[in-house]
Amino acid sequence: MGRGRVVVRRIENSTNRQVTFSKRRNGLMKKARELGILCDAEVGVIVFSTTGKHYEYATSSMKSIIERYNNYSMKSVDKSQINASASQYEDMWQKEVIRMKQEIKQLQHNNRQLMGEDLTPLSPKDLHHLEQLLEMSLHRVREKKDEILIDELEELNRKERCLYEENMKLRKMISMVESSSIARTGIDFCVESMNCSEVQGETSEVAISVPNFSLQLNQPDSCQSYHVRSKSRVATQLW
Amino acid sequence: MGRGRVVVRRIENSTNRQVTFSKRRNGLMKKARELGILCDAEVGVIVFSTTGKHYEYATSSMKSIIERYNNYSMKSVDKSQINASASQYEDMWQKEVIRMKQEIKQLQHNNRQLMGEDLTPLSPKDLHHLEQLLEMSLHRVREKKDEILIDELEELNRKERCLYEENMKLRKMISMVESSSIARTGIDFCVESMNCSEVQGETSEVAISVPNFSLQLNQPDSCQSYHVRSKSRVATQLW
DNA sequence: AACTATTTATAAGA
DNA sequence: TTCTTATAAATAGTT
Repeated sequence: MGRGRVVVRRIENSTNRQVTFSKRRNGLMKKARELGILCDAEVGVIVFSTTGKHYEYATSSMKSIIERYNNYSMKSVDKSQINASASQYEDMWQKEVIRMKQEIKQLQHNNRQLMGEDLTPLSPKDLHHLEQLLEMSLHRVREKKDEILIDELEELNRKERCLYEENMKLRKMISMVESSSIARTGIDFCVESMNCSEVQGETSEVAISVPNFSLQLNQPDSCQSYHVRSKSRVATQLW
Repeated sequence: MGRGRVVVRRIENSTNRQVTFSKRRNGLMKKARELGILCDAEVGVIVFSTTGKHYEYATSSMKSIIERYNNYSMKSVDKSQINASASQYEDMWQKEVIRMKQEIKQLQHNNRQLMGEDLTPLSPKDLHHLEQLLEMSLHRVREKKDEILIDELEELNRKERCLYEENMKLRKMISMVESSSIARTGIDFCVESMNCSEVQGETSEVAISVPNFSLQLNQPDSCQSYHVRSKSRVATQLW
């Protein structure tokens, strides 16, 4: 990968080595991450540079990976020794581990079948049962999703109504201000005082939501239901 | 790197996942080795597959890398306690049990969500993903069921033809026997010899399967929508 | 840090 | 599992 064939041998030029280290280290970490995600594996990578810096990647946490590693390497080496030197407690733990392993295996098997894998050993009757289970499950999931979406929709509708009402209030005020400003002076004072007195109550939500509302106004459909007059431009400009 | 763009997401197809795991694991190990040699670095890689197998690569030894790592990460606090409290092995078993408990918890949680339970903490996006997963799963289950039923149907059809042909033969023979028995003697001998030579082979299975066949025929839907694939399956497994 | 010409890795298919 | 092949990805050398 690159402009020349790579001979796998220590790079003598220090700068090149440094650069290559940086590039390839990133590459390695990326690969490790992908392996973990794509294949649902637990991966840990530790790298020490010549200069002593250390880098790491772990799907879960390096601590847990090292612990798991220690357990496995211990088991593969010491199986004979265990029988020789096992204490009562050790034996208990061991049995528990064996039991849990089976439980995990069973759960994984269930999981896989729920995901439509490893179906070969199943009879048509089993498959029918699984099918019904999945249909029920799918139904529940869809129901939940709809429920959430509908709730959100209602919430948005509510907000929209709020905003609309507020908008109307604001327009009224503005038209009042405009009409009075022709005859008199002191516009600035009037506007400020109104903002403070009547609107303040709902301002916190409004301040965030209004831009969305004005966006809505720009959409042709939404204009019909709102009585938008030429003066509305004045209102949006204010924001 | 391959014939399609890679989306970094868990590969759902179990076989593909397995194959990719094997390939990419090798790739990762190779990269780790090259990084170690080219850049004179110390590299350690640990990988656990979903099935629990573990793989490793280390430039020096995993033990020394882990030790060095522990020094750097300063998490070696526990090390003294291990020897103090329990025996080393006991402690390892215990830790494994704790880890497995978490794994079981996780698997149970997955299982429940696959069965449409405990959906409350999920976002609409999560729910959508789960929905798609279940749809895929359901599709696979149905496909499998259909496949089995079709195979079964074909098998039974075959048997029916066999039986029918056999039946015809037998009738012929009987009529021959009857017509000749009027003129001569020796009927018993003829009938018995025929049973042994041509029919015996399939008799045992036939007796069981025929009733099922008539049952299947009573189901109206089962024939129409299937694209019949001819994979022979052992009929006795199913019933 | 970018840029590419190449090599390398690998997904899909057999 | 292993081989092949088309193609994506990584990266060596360069700017």
